[in-house]
Amino acid sequence: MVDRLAPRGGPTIARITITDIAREAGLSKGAVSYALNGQPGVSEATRRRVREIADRLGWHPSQAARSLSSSRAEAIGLVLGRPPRLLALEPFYMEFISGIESVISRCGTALLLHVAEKADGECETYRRWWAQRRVDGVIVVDLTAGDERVPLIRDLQIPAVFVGVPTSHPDEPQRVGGNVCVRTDDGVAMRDAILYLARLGHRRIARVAGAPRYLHIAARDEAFVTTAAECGLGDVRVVQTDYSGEAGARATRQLLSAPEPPTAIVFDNDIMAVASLGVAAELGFDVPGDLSLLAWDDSPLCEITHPALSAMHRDVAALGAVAATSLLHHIAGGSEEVSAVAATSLIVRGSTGRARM
Amino acid sequence: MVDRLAPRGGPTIARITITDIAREAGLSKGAVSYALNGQPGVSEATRRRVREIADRLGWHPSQAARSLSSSRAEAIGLVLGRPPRLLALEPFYMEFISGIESVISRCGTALLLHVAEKADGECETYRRWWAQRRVDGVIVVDLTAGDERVPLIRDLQIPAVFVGVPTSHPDEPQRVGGNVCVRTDDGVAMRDAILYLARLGHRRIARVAGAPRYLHIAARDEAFVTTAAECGLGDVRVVQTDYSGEAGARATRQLLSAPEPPTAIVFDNDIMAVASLGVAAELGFDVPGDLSLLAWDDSPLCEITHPALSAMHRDVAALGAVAATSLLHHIAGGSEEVSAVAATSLIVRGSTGRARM
DNA sequence: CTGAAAGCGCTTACAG
DNA sequence: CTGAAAGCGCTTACAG
Repeated sequence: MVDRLAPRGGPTIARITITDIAREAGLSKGAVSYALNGQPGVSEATRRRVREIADRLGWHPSQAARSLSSSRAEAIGLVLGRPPRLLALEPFYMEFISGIESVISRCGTALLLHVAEKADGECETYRRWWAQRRVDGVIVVDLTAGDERVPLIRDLQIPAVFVGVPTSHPDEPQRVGGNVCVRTDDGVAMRDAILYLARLGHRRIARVAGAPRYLHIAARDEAFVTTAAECGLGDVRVVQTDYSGEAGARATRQLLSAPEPPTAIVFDNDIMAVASLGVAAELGFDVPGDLSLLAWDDSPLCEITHPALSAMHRDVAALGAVAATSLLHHIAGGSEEVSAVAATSLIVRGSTGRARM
Repeated sequence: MVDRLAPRGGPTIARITITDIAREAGLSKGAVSYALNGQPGVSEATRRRVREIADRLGWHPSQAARSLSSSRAEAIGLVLGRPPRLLALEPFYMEFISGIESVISRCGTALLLHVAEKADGECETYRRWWAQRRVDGVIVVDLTAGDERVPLIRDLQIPAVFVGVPTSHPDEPQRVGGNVCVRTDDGVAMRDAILYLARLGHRRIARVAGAPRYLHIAARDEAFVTTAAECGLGDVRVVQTDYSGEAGARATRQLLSAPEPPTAIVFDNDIMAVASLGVAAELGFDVPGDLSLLAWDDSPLCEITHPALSAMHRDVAALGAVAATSLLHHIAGGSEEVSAVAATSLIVRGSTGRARM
């Protein structure tokens, strides 16, 4: 075995290659490759022997060589185009990633993660990753109306899975360029939330929302208005925020200071709902006596406040797992299809109750 | 240009290679490579012409080919070996990642992320990544006493940066196999915290802690005890937890139910401190009148509670950036060195005050 | 300053 | 069932 020089001058362990295995087994490299990859053309006995030699020598395929000849990176990409502070605060992203991981790590596929600082950095990353064939496909989250990533990915023909296309947009599958979608049920869930509050007697329900340019937020907005109308609720207010606790507190203060304050508020994350608890107390509103609060995307944080926060809950890790499974399937040439919806359910805790008559 | 067949049967855009550029420019592939990589051996005029043709053709190097010949993956790896739920809840990890990203994305290096479900999965991942040359180096966090990753990485000779080796362990640099360390000042910071509370007149200070097997937690534990003794504080209690809000609440309840409850509690994360607020209120302790609470690793969550939580703050993104810079330097063959400490500072908010006499 | 060639470590038709 | 060979798209000594 030749001892090559390490880049930094010291001796290093020479890489074991299929050439070493072939020599040891008295076979050609081709035969070894077939044996190792479970391809036909090798006897079972030979295959076993090769496997055993490979294990003994501690062989692992060079990803670069494998990728170069097979045109497969065996990696998928995820770009997160939100401010780092938001990413850190929302449990969603890490939970989603762990769901992806649980699927892809099983089959030796790696995850490339990029946190895009600038908005256009995201498209640039897709472009570069694909041009360099660093990834075999991508998972796209936080879709917006007229999302520029959609035509880019279509034109580049990157296998992709779009996550969070709400079911209330029946024309979405076309809009995402024939690629796979993992839909979410934001509209349906919002309807459930409003019906629940209406049943408790609430007539003035407000919503402290995220940016409506995101499709899933728009779906919630729409369902909020529609369902409120359906229930005959007149006073429907939506306050837009940047998801920060501060913005949530400000929105709550504004809503509760109005002449006819709402008796229930639905938030688009957990932090804002927590912040609103403090504001409510400060302004003398008893929760849930005077005011019901409902958080969205339940998290352990919702369990530790006083009162604990009722919240809309979904299995985000499962959502990530479904997205990864769909993408792997898509990359492998599976037919394009829309995956099942991840169901959101209402968890009732102490922050919601009957409206005071 | 030959139109190759796509894996799934449809026509695809043929990849632009340096062969195309060479043909277009009337040069050899070698000359093109030199021109594109800024190597000497090509005239400035030629270099410019080649660059221009490459841009016009939309050429990007194949990462696989480049890696195969240069033995550089142009990627670094990060394995997170904590339960997904914890990873999602602690802003630390995503902030740390965004700090890494801010450095590596600048030079075209990618980040491979793995969320290890099982403990030994972490070592297996390092082993595989390195054997496949998927990464040029790794960043290691959450070091423990007798960490099995340390000898593994030393034996495999993986370039690595170990983050969070506390400065109170002066023998650590040796223990991490001559690799680069980014140290943290957990011991010093704990000392600052205790001195601050002691100056406010607190004599019974308790600590609601994470697992002491982590070096940074052990450093806090040690400094906690040492500084308390130095200040002549007798009653020093430490309750271990799993970082969950529930555990924090339980620990607080236990501490406050004792015959002589502490007048100040220091927590190892923000969630537990938030949970303790509720418990304190429930048990009739006024914060900060009867009880001072101090969170560790400040986060926006600490700002929105009532009262807002005083907390130990550090720039986690900067920590990630330093780690990434050190690793890139290390990979490039820079001399091994211990990087600067990331300083932790005390942010005083409403949850800490003078001890009631 | 430039060209022709070998090599990185695999995969994959193509002959035997 | 197996071997010899070409090829993936780069980089890098080595000649000219």
